[in-house]
Amino acid sequence: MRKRTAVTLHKSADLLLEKVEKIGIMIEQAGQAPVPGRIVAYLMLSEPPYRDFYEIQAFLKASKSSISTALNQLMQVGVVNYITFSGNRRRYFQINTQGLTKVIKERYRKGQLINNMIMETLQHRKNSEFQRFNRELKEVIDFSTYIHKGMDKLIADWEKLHPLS
Amino acid sequence: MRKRTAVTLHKSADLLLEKVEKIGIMIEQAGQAPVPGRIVAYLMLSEPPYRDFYEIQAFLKASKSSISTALNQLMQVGVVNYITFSGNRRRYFQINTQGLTKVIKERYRKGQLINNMIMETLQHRKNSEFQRFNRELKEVIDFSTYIHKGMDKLIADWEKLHPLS
DNA sequence: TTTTTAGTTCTGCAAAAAAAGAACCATTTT
DNA sequence: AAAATGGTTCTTTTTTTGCAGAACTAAAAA
Repeated sequence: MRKRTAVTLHKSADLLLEKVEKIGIMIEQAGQAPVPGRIVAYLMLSEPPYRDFYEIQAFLKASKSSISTALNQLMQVGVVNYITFSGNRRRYFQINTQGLTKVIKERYRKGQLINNMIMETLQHRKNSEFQRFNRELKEVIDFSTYIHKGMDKLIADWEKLHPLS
Repeated sequence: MRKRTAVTLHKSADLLLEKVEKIGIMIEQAGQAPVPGRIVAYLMLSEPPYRDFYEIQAFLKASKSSISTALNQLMQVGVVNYITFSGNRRRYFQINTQGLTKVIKERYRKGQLINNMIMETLQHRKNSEFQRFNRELKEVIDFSTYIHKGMDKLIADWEKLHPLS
């Protein structure tokens, strides 16, 4: 009986760790370093969805400095938050879903940068002999501009419908 | 007279180099290493818009190995291409605008990955005590799904209007 | 057949990024 | 007032990435 419980607990903690790794890698691929990625993954999956500094550190087996730096960075970006409970000095970190939504929006908006870049090149090439290439570049810009404008509208429409997010 | 021409030439090559650096940095920020970024920038700005291996190397003052590796990588990704001229053994590298458009599309589509990730976490949390957090995650997914679907439609509509790009 | 050309591939090094360690500091608790 | 807590900050170590150098290769030219 005791053994079985222990095994079960072990198995589920292990499973959680595996999931944290997996989701963590996805977050890495979105441009975060491993430790911040794992922190976000852990906070997303954890029950309860808030954890204090030492719980996070113990779960991820990372150093205090890494955890501290990562948490502060994530709070800076806006995807992590904390809550407190009175009579308790620790801060409980959690995912800030509003911040997450904002980050997703920003990511989409970044497409505009490529657009600007190609426009600059086309400006530079305006007297080029190679108008065929210029026309092709123009097409890329047209597509990219179309997408970008469409997306801004999508976001604006959403915001109209969902005022506070 | 000779001096002035030399100065003029020098100045314009210099200006080009400056622009290549600037555009190159923009491309770096989209996730490329410096040398590949500069190659793309150079091919975008260059007149003619195609250059052989040694021209690229000379312009960027990088090693053959860096240029070779970077060009192959860029061809792999699809943003660079080459053409040949008969009676000439060299390959002339150029921007593949179709490939570039495709890469831009793919980038936008990658938003879906975040979406999938959050869906997985929500699946994991389905029996959670903390339904408030689950609802918040659901909202993030709803937004992200909305954007993603909207974008797929934008792309599909564009493709209907522009069959071959 | 030898040499040249147009790259490629492998090894190593330097710079940058990520993480760890440890000293430190402000509150809080004892 | 002393010790403990909950971190932070600075320095060092480790890992990863990007690039260069040089030896190499397949095809073409001489």
